[in-house]
Amino acid sequence: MDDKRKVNILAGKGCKNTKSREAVINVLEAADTPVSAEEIFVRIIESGFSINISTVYRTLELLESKGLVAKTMMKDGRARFELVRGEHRHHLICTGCMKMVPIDCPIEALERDVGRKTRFDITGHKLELYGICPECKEE
Amino acid sequence: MDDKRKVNILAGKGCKNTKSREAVINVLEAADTPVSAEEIFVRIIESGFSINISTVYRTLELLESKGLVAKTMMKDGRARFELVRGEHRHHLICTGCMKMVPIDCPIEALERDVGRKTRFDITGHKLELYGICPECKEE
DNA sequence: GTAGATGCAAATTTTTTGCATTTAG
DNA sequence: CTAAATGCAAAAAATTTGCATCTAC
Repeated sequence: MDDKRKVNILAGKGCKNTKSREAVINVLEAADTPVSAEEIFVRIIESGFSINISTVYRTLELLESKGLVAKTMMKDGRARFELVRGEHRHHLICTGCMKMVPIDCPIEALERDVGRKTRFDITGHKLELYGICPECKEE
Repeated sequence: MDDKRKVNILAGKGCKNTKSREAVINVLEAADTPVSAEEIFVRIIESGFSINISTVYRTLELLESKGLVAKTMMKDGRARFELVRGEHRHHLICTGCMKMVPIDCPIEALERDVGRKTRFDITGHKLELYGICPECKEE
């Protein structure tokens, strides 16, 4: 079980294994695109659990600090969160409705090159394409 | 003069040519990496001009809606703005201090491919690498 | 003269924090 | 039992908005 694994990673890092954290991780596991803190909160409440929005934020912050979750800021001013899985993901984002579609990453090679030129230690990258999705096109 | 051109584009779209807008455009012209609304505001004030922060936001919103400015959200929760120039720019961003270094774009070809697969109308993309800059490495 | 732009203050929205209380290990 | 986690309410920070006033055209 993947969520079990995540919880164990937390335990291994001196973090307690609570129902709230399990609930947040479950939502992240079930989501196939990045979700906002509010969305996570609502999905947990809808599943019959009780949780506070600040617990959601604190859990996400913890998971990000442990490298288990990636945070991205969107143009609408809200952050989105996604589990860091084996291979990372990039997204095609509809500028009409913010819907996200996963796409493959084409730019592993570039990192080494840029790192050499700029003397940065490259730790990651983000690639996003923007466009109008078929549904928004019809409107 | 480039800023003159921008102002004229505004005029051509039924927008008035004011000192505030000129000041915002001047700051954007002078910046070689994306800047926050607050930074724009401060630079205008420091240059001896008087302007209100909401005028800065309104001007940026206007410029973005006319396609003259690109807005990007950063992980620190603040948006950054940059003039849309002939060729677009991508950035290498230090996760320590948020410093940005321009890099070339390697992914024009990808857009067509993704567009065909997803039936989105691709309107643009964003590529960012993250890392630790030489200065932050020393600390 | 008039539509559009600005300043100001207040409202919104998202995220963070302090502190008293609860709970996992 | 104790450090860590949570809930709640309040604070912060970025951005937006309503409205009276001002200004470019």
